[in-house]
Amino acid sequence: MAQQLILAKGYEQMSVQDVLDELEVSRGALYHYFDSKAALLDGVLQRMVDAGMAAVAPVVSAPDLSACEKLTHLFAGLQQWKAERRDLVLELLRVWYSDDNALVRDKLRQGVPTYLAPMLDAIIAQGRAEGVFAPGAPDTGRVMVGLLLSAQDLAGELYLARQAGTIPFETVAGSFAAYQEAIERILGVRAGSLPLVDEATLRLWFG
Amino acid sequence: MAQQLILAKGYEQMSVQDVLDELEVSRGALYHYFDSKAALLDGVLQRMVDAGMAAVAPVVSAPDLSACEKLTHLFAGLQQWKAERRDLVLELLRVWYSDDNALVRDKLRQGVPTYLAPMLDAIIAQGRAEGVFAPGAPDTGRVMVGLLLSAQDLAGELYLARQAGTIPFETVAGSFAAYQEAIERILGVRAGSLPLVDEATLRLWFG
DNA sequence: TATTATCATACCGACAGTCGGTCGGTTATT
DNA sequence: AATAACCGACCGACTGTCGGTATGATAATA
Repeated sequence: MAQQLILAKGYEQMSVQDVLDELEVSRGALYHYFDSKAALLDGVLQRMVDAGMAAVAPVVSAPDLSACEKLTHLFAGLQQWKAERRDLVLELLRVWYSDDNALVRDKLRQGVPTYLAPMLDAIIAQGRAEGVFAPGAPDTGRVMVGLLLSAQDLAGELYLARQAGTIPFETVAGSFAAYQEAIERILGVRAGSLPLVDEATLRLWFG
Repeated sequence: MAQQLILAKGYEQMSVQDVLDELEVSRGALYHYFDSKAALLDGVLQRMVDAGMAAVAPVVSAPDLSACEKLTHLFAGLQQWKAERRDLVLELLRVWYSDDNALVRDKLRQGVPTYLAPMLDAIIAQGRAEGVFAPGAPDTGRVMVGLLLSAQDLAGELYLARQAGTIPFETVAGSFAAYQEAIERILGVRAGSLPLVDEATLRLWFG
């Protein structure tokens, strides 16, 4: 699929001709189905978002999990997914954060909250009903998505800095601790009760 | 300057020829000073960041302001700046959030934390020393920048949705309230003590 | 039913037009 | 004289277009 190409070369560097060669279709055929290169990107991103949503949905709607457990599962699930594909993720890292991929990142940054915020809102509402989370604004889900995306950005930055040897492991741990602390305080739970990243995962990437 | 052109047309839509025509310089002259179109963008963004930094710095280092006052001034200052340039901001809004400007947004999103996070860290440290903010991780500044950028994204979205008439004023107010609540909880201050946007400003843009 | 005409859809690839960037040459400055 | 500043014709690469063809379904006709 074109998905692989975008991930392999970065959106801007990927020419339409590359796609044609890879898929072995003619120029006319592709432009028959997609109005433009950008429309092709939209299609690919829609697939990505749908896949992510499908992966996350079961955890959110699990009837026998507490809100705390759901959040922990969510965080752990994301990290497990990446850990299992470590080589792929590392290869992607370089192109994903390149200038040639800014539009892709940007579109995801706008698309992710649309489906993730309502899910988090549901979990937060459940936690408040359980009396575990402190009461508060109903739109806290969006705030948390913002925090998670911000943490994700930082993770990429820190990984590169750590590889370059410009920062010690402790700096990385401290940065993630700040995010964890923020999330816990926003939800009003005890410090340390919502582990964002476990020590092992941290060591895996930043050790 | 090229700054106006980027803001007027969006980075991708702005051709190098446009810049040449506007500045009345030759192609050779421009490429004598800038390695590429992207380097030109970097130069413009550096100017932007420097200007923002210079505007914010005095508030942060003011010796006779409490941490709370500094944060309030910061928030209010940003909003005042935009309110005074309302027409300009509105004109910019359309092109700023266009796909042709994704790289610009992205680069700023990466550049802003670099200088803003340390400033916020300083304010937060001061607040903790004053005993007003709760103790916590030393890297909280970065977390707050993430929240503020996220809020900024949301503001743009909400403005467009409000113009389209798809959401009522109360939804907007609720969204911002969630961000304010989050910031207050992260810093450990009383609810309502760190107003993010005042009612008048909210009415100005979303009324 | 058998045959032809008509039309829409899927698809092809040469081509146009635009863009970012280069390079040999010219002018100004020290 | 030597270096920096500057010029603009030109290059290769790119996206999107457009006239045309193949195919199959449907309708009209004998």
